[in-house]
Amino acid sequence: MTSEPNLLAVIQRQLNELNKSEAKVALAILNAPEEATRSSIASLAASAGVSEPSVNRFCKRFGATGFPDFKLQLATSLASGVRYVSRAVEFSDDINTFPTKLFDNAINALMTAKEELPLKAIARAVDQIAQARRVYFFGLGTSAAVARDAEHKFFRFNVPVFTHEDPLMQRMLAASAGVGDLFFFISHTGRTKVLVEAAEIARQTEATIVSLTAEGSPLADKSHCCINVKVEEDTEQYLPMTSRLVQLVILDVLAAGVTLRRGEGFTPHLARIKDSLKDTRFQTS
Amino acid sequence: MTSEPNLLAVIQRQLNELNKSEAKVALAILNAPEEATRSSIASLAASAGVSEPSVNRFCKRFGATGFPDFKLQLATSLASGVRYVSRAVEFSDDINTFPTKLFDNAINALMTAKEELPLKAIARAVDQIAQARRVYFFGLGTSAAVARDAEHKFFRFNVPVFTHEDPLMQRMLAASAGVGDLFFFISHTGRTKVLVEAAEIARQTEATIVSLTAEGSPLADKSHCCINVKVEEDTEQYLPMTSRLVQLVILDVLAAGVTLRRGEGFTPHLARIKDSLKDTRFQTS
DNA sequence: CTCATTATGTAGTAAATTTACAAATATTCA
DNA sequence: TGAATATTTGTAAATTTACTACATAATGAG
Repeated sequence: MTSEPNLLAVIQRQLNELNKSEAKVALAILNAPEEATRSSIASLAASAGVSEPSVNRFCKRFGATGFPDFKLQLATSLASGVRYVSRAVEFSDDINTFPTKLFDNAINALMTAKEELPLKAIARAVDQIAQARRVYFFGLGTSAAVARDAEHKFFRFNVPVFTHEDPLMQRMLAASAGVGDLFFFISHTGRTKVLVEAAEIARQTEATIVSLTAEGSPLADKSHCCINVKVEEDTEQYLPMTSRLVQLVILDVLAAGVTLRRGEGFTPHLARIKDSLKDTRFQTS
Repeated sequence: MTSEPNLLAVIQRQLNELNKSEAKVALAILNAPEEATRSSIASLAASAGVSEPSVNRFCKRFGATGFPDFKLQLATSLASGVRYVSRAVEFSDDINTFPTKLFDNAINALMTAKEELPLKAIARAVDQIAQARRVYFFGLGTSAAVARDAEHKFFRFNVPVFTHEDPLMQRMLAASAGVGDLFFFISHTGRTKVLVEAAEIARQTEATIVSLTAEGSPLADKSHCCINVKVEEDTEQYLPMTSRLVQLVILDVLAAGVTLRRGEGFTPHLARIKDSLKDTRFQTS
């Protein structure tokens, strides 16, 4: 059953080709679609001013097996039609509205990213990380926090992992790199000069350069492998950067990829790391 | 009727609190949600191995007026994009499946959190942050990265902001606190000993203590204001912590709240901060 | 105007859902 | 432990809902 992307539009379009009573049904539904999904065939027939079988015939005409099936398709269509949209926070907002907006924006960013995941690049990055002898995560500003998060995740793979927020350290480490070193650059814009310069320096060595950044940016150009994160329009000035959430999840994906690559025999190692924290916590009462 | 954004997640979460037969129904639905939306109460009852009224009671327990209404909500929920509940990554997964799973888990976590936002606590925390003379963000491990992110966000409010990952620094700073100081503790479990101890030390001063952590945890107990983040079941061992994403967005919410509190006259200040970065970037070609 | 065709409604039937109640199971407290 | 009580679950009947077959009404062509 391939349900229509937008059933209401289809109904609207065929309006003139319908019989009198079918048209009445159509109008009743178009007027109050949500209500239609909740009503019985009898009440819909009443509100359209026709008989019940007319409603039933109407449903079959639009590809449904019957009235319940039609309602289902309608509900599905309505739900998927109401897409999340970036909604800016305004000064007229209050505690009941702006938290929801921010969550919606975050969810929206992840949903969008999920649909356009650059799987090839991800697979390649997993390969390269799995083979690396040493991994550096470099970011600045907000991306430094993302890099820190990555460090907390990737050290589990028995590969030395480093993070530095200091651009000078980043430059010097880049300059002294060699075969087996992997530099993972994280940047929202991909245009931050000092970071791009560090990438350039690293590029002149034998090291591998992977970046998580905007497509076509200077940083992307310097990389052996670039995982593109779509940059949202910067229209709303004071919205928090949802891109960093996407970056975090993509790093989760990379870590999961490396774990799978290591194979099932690797799980005891992970379990040991987890267990090592037990004594640092108060036990559940 | 406010239909659930993600009904499956709600069902999943309440699994342990259900009766035997209700749990059977829940599992049947979680196993084949799409099918459930198309089947009659009789066939669903049969495939769950329970009686029809049990299915009906199950539906009512989840806020539906009856079985048809439940199916409708389920269909709506499925259509809205995120189809699956906490799905563990397995060693049989490949590049086409596990990235989607991880994104779904992340989206799911945010949607769930959005539904149960502790607005009162958030409003209070905004008040307290807005009034603070100095703010410390303390976290350890993954939460240290979250604290770092918070630092990058809150310094904009003209209030000195500090982060420290070092437990000893955290203790000493806590001990030397006074009126106007605000300690913001971030912890997934709320049970990490050294962090709870730091909170306890801070509590003995005149400082305000806000925490972003699990409800009822030792850390929550030490706080003047606790923003609860539901802790997901730790069933799947090697799933990444989605709670940190929720924490980040909640910190975004707090920052937005403080911005709104500062009022419209504050925007030039924010704009100046933003502009200050311009020269650090390569211009768009 | 009549016949053929299509459209619509009526009434009966089958199916699905819900309710009321009784049996079975679990829980509490002596 | 065992009786008393509460909770859970299923049975069966009632009710609601949807569908089918058929009859009537409307429309259009010749």
